[in-house]
Amino acid sequence: MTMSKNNSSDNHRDDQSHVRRGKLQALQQSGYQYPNHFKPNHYANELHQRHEKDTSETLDSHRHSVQLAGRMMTRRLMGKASFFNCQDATGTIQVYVRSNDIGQDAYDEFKQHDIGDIVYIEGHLFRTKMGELSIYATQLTLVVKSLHPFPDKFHGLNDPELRYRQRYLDLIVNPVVKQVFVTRAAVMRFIRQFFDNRQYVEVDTPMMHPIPGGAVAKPFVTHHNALDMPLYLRVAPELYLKRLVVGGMERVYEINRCFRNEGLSTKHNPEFTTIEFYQAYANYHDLMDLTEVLLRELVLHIKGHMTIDFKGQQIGFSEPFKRLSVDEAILQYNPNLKQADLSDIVRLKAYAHSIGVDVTDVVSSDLVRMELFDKTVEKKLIQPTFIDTYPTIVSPLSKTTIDQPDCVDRFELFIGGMEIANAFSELNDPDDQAKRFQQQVNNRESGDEEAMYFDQTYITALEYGMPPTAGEGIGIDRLLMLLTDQASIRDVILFPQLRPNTQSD
RNA sequence: GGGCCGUUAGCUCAGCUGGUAGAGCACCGGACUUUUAAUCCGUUGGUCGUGCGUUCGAGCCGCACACGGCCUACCA
Repeated sequence: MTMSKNNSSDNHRDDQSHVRRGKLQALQQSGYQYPNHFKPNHYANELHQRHEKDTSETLDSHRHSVQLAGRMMTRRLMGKASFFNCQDATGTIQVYVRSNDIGQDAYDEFKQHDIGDIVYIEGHLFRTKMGELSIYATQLTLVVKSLHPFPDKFHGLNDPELRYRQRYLDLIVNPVVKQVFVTRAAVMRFIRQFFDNRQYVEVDTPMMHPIPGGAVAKPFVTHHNALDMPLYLRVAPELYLKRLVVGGMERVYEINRCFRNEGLSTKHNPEFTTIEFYQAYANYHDLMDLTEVLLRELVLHIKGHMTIDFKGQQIGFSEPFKRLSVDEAILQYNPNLKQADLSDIVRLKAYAHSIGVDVTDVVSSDLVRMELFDKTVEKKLIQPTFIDTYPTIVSPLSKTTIDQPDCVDRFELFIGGMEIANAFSELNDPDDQAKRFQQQVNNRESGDEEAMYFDQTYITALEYGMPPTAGEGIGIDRLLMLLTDQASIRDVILFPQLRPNTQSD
């Protein structure tokens, strides 16, 4: 850390950071050296839980001795005795400090401490007049001086920009934030267990791809100096995971980041976390069933019941998930459309135009239907809903439905108006896959920046023979949004992408 | 990328019709030995996001830019 920031505040005697630095200097002059020998052996929440039922008399007679360390958050100084709240990794516990008990010098020193300082406390438990479990301090030591003023003790930190840029402050003063990320860890752990229990092997495949593939998306490009070649941050692990299936790893999964060089929104961060999993000798119907079991068990495990509240709506997981084809969904949410209209591009386009959906450059009825689906159906699919029977043209890695070459064995799962999962029976006909890649290359040449590249090494792998396989990707961040009722993906990602700001950080 | 909104003290926010900025918390000083948004008394603290313009005069009006939020577009 440089001192530059402090220089500008030297002019102001009472600048809070300056005052705190002055206190630190005084401490250092009397020998303070950022000590690291304190060993707290209790946590705030553990104490609250263990002694929830203990009365004042019980606590006084047992005199439970405790050692605790944490951040001093609110202080109530009353002359020769004080209370403050000490916040550690688990929660907050109140501490009572009396000059009689810790000594006048130590008490004077305590009065110099500031909100945000990290302290070590020894003492014993007691209950206050108001009945609050607290620590009666017999010793109190400053461990780390905090050099910046803290956010308002009551209003906290509201400004989203500050919350994301200084997430550590957000975590300190907004308890729900920490809860979201603890839940995130629990979700990851549960999902791993779920697949481990089903004989899946967790693998790590490259994050840097010589040929970006596995999804229709714009990649980030970087350059490897020693190899002198471009590398692409992966948009999906799909093609590598399927190589592993070819190699005989018949059940694999990977939980990791994907990167897409596209717009940001409440549902999109440039890097996001997915689980992708592949299972040989399974088809997309098997994965629908598996997904339903996974989500039902996950919701139960995380929430303790089968319902979640998301943006004021109740979403239920106990009933079987709805299953609709793309066309059925379009008809259901567009009552003015008839079945016969769906294959008539002129009537489709006229209808799209009439409801303000721009399809002027769209050339096939399949694509118009997907556009209509995206614009009129997706955000209305609040309850868990599987959508299947996707057109082949938008699914270059999916197996076509037998005897129906225009559509593929694929589904997507929508919950809370968001796409949560995408799955299909994998295309394992290498010649068909080569044709689909070629189509993507043609799209790219006619200006589609998101179209896929031709990946001959993947075709070669398929030529060795991939067992019939079904694969699926689930967006972990969006799942977290649902489980923690957060409206923005930035609130389930610790450090969401922001533009750099010269003022803070 | 487009539209709308926001940016005022460390934090949370007021600021009227254009007339040199206020509150609460925090901070600093004082009182106070069971408080808990502690209380009481007295202070301190501002390049009003940045720049240009209009005006006798701009936190307020206009333009440009920066950052953020929401909606939209694309994806998961």
